Amino acid sequence: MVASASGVSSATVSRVYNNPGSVSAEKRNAVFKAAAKLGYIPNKSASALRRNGSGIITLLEIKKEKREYYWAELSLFKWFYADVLKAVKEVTDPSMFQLNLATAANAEDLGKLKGTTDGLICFDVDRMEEAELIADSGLPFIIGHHTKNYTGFPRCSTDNEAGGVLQAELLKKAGCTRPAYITAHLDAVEPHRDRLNGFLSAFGREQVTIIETGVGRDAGFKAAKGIISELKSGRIDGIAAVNDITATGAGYALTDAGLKVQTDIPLAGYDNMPFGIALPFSLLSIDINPAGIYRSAAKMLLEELTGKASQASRIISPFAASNPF
Amino acid sequence: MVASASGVSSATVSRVYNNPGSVSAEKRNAVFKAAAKLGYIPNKSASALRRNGSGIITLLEIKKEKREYYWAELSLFKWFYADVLKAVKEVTDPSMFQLNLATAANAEDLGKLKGTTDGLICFDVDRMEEAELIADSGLPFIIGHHTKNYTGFPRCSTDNEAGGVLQAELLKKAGCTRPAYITAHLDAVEPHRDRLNGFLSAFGREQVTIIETGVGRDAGFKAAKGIISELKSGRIDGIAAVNDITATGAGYALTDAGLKVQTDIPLAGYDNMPFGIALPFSLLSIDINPAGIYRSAAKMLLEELTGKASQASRIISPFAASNPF
DNA sequence: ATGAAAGCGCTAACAT
DNA sequence: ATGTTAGCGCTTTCAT
Repeated sequence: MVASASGVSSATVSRVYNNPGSVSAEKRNAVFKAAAKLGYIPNKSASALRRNGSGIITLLEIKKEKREYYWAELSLFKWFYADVLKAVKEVTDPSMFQLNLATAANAEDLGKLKGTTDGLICFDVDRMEEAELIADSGLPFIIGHHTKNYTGFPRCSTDNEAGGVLQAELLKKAGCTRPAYITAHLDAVEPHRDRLNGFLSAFGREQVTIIETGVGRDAGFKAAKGIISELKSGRIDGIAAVNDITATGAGYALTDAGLKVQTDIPLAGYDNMPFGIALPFSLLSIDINPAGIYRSAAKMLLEELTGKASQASRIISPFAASNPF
Repeated sequence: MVASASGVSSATVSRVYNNPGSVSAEKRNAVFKAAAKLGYIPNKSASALRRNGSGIITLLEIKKEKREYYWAELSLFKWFYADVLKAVKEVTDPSMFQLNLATAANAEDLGKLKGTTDGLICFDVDRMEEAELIADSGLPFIIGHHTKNYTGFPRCSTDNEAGGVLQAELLKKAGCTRPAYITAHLDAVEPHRDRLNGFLSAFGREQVTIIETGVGRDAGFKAAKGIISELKSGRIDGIAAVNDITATGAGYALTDAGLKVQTDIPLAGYDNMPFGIALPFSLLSIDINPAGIYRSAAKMLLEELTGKASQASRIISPFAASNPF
């Protein structure tokens, strides 16, 4: 209908939507005008069918086998995922691709996706084996977001080291010069190492008291409890933690000891979790910008699928949380 | 390929997947066997194209215009949405329909969905005008979840009144007989009314001190502050709030006054929000079972779209939160 | 730069 | 209960 209304062939209409440059401006405009008049929206199913692909891009959640520490076991994880989802949709909606969501834990799960999807945006890849598993699927893919060091894979990564620096700056701005840093699982969890390294580079290793006991509220509580006297003497004058929940525990320990969070002792977490509304104190934090990361990832995948040149990797900077809790 | 491998026609293969009952068990099994062997997965695009529909079901988030109180403005809302999404996907994945996500605030937004989707699962409908707007779109739909009283619309609802009763029972079990109930916006927000009514019916209206000042942490704090002397005297011996965040504020007020939450004064919220991990006390709560609600809604819509008989409405019971915070 | 035409995998109407 | 067949809307070769 659009073709006849604009006096061109259906092939030209198709070209207008898929490769506008190959059609003369004159005909292109005629097509757009007719399309607008008729309320024409290209049919994604037909497109996919003819392209002989599924017409579907999958946002793949990589399910982790039981491991020592994994944040997605927190129900709060869902909040993060929802942000990512929205960002990816922003990119896929105007494209010829429909967005699918899936979870996979192993090669078998990935195999099932084979005929069903044209490409993968892989959420929360943080082990080399996962990256390899995905690559082995044979499907086009982009991995995110703790993937900065996975050279050789198309990826979109957060810069945890930069985040550690930002965290340090947050404390410095509050007047801190000799902070404690609470973390854990440094061997197993690369992002934890990166964050710490960034933090140390900004403060100078000698200024920082590293407390490597555990993550979570209770661990944070204990860690801070253990340095109350140093905090009171001023030997330590601020606390950073590898994530918000650990920082929260530290906050309770401070409160318990009669120290006012932020006022007496600046306290910074990481992740910019949304439970601030329920907390009895505010928290400084770092936002890894999940939406930015996966928006980029989606764009990269789309470029690859449509044959446009695309960069192999991209690093997205985190930012200091602008909404104090 | 499946057709020839199993010695039937392609039409029969199609029937096996869309209307298994109309095919003899013998041929049906032959088809399944061949399909498994060949790793056959029906092509949703082709199906949709031929069906002359989009092959897409949309989970529609109803965006509210600025209003006095709306919980989805909380970032915690995303946690809830992620649960719903997962439940709906469980139902749509094995179907011939692909799941889409969209947001709409008005008739224009809905109009844009017209050619793009075959049916709507409408998330978080809580005004009659919204229900009417959706019905006017002409698309098949199911509305959820504060929709119990919207007779005349296909819907899947939570029972807020039953939730109020459950909340009361939670307090009773903790020994409470004369609770305070903190709420607000009773005129504008029907679910708030329903919850209160359920609560009152379980306790008896005379036993309950209703505090209608506001919702949110600060409002909860103030409300509880105002009854500290009654709590200490035993005139009031428990607190319920219309939601968890308000309850949290009340919890801080109790703590502030030297009263131990749950131990001295049982405290119940509503919604089973996931920030318990960060709180310095536990909270009783009611879970409206969002996954259950929208799983049902998706099934109902699918039944309608595929011409199977379907019930017009369904009420899903909430449950007392099994994971104390 | 543009058109003609084939065909992607499926479903539904029709025939048996 | 099952097969035959047309055609959904689009993309892509192949011509021109």
